[in-house]
Amino acid sequence: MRYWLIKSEPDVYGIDDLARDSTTPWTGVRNYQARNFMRDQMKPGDQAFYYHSNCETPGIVGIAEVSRAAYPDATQFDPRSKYYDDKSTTENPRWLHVDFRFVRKTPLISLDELRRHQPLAGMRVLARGNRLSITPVDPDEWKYILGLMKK
DNA sequence: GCCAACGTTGGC
DNA sequence: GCCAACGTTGGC
Repeated sequence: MRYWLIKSEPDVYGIDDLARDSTTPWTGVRNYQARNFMRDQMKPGDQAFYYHSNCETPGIVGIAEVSRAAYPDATQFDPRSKYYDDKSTTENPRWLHVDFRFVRKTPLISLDELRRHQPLAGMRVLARGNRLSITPVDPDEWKYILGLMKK
């Protein structure tokens, strides 16, 4: 089982939206690295920190888990979708995604706070200029952050 | 709203 | 296959 961090803008689809919907298809990912993580590594049961980006206080706000392994993203075939990709075909779909299930909300662990902890210094999401919307989290980092949430 | 950092595109 | 131009991300 693996651990992840997934970013989402609360104005677009935040943790409360996931809590309301219970599960959601993680569509619209148009970055090859992020797609490859979903396609090649994510398995049902994998756990993910839910991270709010592009907002007043960016940071981790909850936990989700993979509820379905990767399958083709329907939005790439819809000409009216902003995620439409005219180079993708149903025979050979370019974009895949998993489904996520809501697990729970957590106390906010802000980006600022994450940066303050030496054991988390290697986290991909903290790397300078990082823009990847899906990044792996080490088990040790996962445990450490869970510990921060209990304080 | 600014802008640095980064990924992608496309001309050559 | 290089790389300049462009578009997007996301913290601030």
